[in-house]
Amino acid sequence: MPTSNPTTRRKTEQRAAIVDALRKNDRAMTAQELHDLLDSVGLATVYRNLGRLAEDGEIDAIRRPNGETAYRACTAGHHHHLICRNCGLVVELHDCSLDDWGRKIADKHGFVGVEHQAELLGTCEKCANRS
Amino acid sequence: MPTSNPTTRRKTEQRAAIVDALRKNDRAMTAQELHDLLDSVGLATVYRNLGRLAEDGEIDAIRRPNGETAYRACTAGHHHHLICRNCGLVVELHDCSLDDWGRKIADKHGFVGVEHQAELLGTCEKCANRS
DNA sequence: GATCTTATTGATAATGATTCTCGCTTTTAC
DNA sequence: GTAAAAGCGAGAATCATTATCAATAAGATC
Ligand SMILES: [Mn+2]
Ligand SMILES: [Mn+2]
Ligand SMILES: [Zn+2]
Ligand SMILES: [Zn+2]
Repeated sequence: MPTSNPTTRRKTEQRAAIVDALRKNDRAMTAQELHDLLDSVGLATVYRNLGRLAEDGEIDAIRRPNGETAYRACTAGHHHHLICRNCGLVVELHDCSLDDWGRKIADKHGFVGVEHQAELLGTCEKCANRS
Repeated sequence: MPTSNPTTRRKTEQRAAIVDALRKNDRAMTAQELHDLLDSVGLATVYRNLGRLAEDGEIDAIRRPNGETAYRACTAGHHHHLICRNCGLVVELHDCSLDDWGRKIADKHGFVGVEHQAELLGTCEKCANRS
């Protein structure tokens, strides 16, 4: 078995820089983008911290259509995303009415432990106005 | 610019074999899985045809949590998927009540051209019964 | 403050899915 | 039949992500 997974998290300026960069941005950012921005932080470190922060629920992972994973410093609690497919702007949607929908369908088909995943893709006002 | 993209599609036994394999399976399959199954069809050919078939709307692409893309011969029309996270069984959900939800939220935030994407992940009856 | 333990870092190699190359084969129109 | 072009496939190339591992630094203990 590999080295046991530490439960304690130390404070490092690298992680602080990553969280800070995410907090200052409305868009979701990939590890590569963050590494370009914070050229003092190694690429592997960016990946590691993004993974852990997402694991700890401190940031959200967003899968882009091309397969890359981007991350965003969202507020707490279950929510969904409305994403501009042009500029990447992300709006958090905290009013989720999909639990009923999922539960009903799950029951009908005999599924248990169902969770839903949903996103809205569109063009934001700013991007639409300069087309 | 690269070679212009052909609009005409020729009939080949490779593509037929791929579609046939998908039609015979309730689960979604990756290119690798299909290549293992149909060892007479080259891997690049599997990828090429899956991409085109999805482009043409003849099959559905399903993104797995780990990032791989799997494909399934679904019936026509807009629908969502209820997927067993253990055995991969896929149930098509053709009763979609999410358009209203999406449109309403889009309007509220000034987004246009919004489309939704949603999936349900759970454990199917069969898998739940033998835990 | 010195010292020790070990989480963390980062340059680099490795992985793995997907895409590209390019010469050969097959489909299909004439 | 012939020929133009789509399709094929073995292998090389991409590219995002992960694994290595020696060096560093955070936090605990004295
Ligand atoms: Mn929800
Ligand atoms: Mn729908
Ligand atoms: Zn925008
Ligand atoms: Zn199942």
